[in-house]
Amino acid sequence: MTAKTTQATRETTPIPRVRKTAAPSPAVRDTCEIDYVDEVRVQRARQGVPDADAVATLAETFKMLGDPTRLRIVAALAAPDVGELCVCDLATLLDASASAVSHSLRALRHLRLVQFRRQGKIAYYRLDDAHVTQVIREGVRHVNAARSGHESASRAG
Amino acid sequence: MTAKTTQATRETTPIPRVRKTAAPSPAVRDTCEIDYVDEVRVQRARQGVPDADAVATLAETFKMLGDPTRLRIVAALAAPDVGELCVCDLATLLDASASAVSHSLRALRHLRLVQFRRQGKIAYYRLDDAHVTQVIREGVRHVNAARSGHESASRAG
DNA sequence: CGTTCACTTGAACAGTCGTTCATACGTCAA
DNA sequence: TTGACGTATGAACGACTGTTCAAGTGAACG
Repeated sequence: MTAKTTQATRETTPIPRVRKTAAPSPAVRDTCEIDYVDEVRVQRARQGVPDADAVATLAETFKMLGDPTRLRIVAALAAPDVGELCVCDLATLLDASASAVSHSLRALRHLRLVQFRRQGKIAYYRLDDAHVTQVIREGVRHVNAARSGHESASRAG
Repeated sequence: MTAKTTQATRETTPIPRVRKTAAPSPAVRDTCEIDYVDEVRVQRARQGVPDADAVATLAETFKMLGDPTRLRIVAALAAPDVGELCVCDLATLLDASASAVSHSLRALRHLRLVQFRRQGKIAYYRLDDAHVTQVIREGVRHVNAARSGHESASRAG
C-alpha cells in the first residue's frame, strides 16, 4: 500500500522528564508519576486524536464493519458491477437467514452505509458511502494479497 | 474522497427469476423461494466476498478499531511525527487508566497493529501496520471534514 | 536489600452484541 | 378475499466486550 508515514525516528537518548505539578494523592491517580515522558510527542499525538463525537462516529463505523456478517454484506455490495442486491440474494449468497441479513442491513442503514429501494415485495440494497466502499475494497484486496502471496508486505507505520 | 466506484446502474426492468431446484420443506428454509433474483450480480458479488478466514481476519481488524479507546490510541500513534509513545503518556493524553490502556495495547499487539520496545521500566508503543495507519489517517481526516464543512460530501458508492 | 515506579495481568462485573424465533406488514397472484 | 411471499421487527437468549480492581513483575535507585 506504500503508506508514506512521516513518523519520528526512534528515540534512544533519555528525555528529560517533566514532573507533575503538585501530584495528587497516589491512591487516587491511576496514571504514572510523570506528567509527560515526551511532552512534544504528546502534543503532536493530541492533535491527531479527534474530539469525542468524531471518535464515536468513526468507531461506530469500524464496529459496523467488525461483524463478519455485515462485513460480508458490504463486501458483496462493494464487488465490481454489483450495484444492488435484494435481501433474498444476500441471504442466499451469504448462507445466512433472511432475518439475520435484514437485521444487519437495518444496522448498516442506520449508519447510512447502505441505501435501499423497494420494487414490489423486493427491497434492493446498495452501498451509500464512498469512503467505506473504498476501505472495504482495499481491505479485501489486502487480505487476499496477504494470504496468497507471502505474508507481511507492509509492516511498520 | 473521490472513490471511483464502478457499480452497475439501477435495474428497472424486472429480471426473470430463477426458481430453486426441488425446494426443501418450507419450514426448514429461511431464505426466500427464489434461487436468485439476479443471478449475474450474485455471481459477481460472490467473487467480492473473501473466504471465511479472510473475512474473519478483516473483521477482527475493524472490530479492533471499533472501540473508542483503541481507536484513540491508534489515532494518537498515527499522528504525524509521533512515532512512539509510552503507556503513561497514552493514559495521560487519553485521560484513561494505565490498566485500560495496557489492556487495549495488549489487544492491538495481539493483532500486530502495534509494536513495542522496552527501555528500562518504560514501554514505548508504535504502529506496526501501514494499512491501518493509512486507514486511520484518512478516517480521521474524513470525520473532521464531515464535521467542520457541510456534511455528506461523498454519498453513494 | 527494600522501596518506588511503569507496566502487566487475571478475575469479575455490567453492558452490549448478533443470532434465532415468532410474528407482523405490505405486495402480488389467483 | 385469500393465500403466498419477501421483508421487517421485537423479544429473548447466550456469548462476548471493556472496564475496574487488586495483585504481581521487573527495572532503577538509594
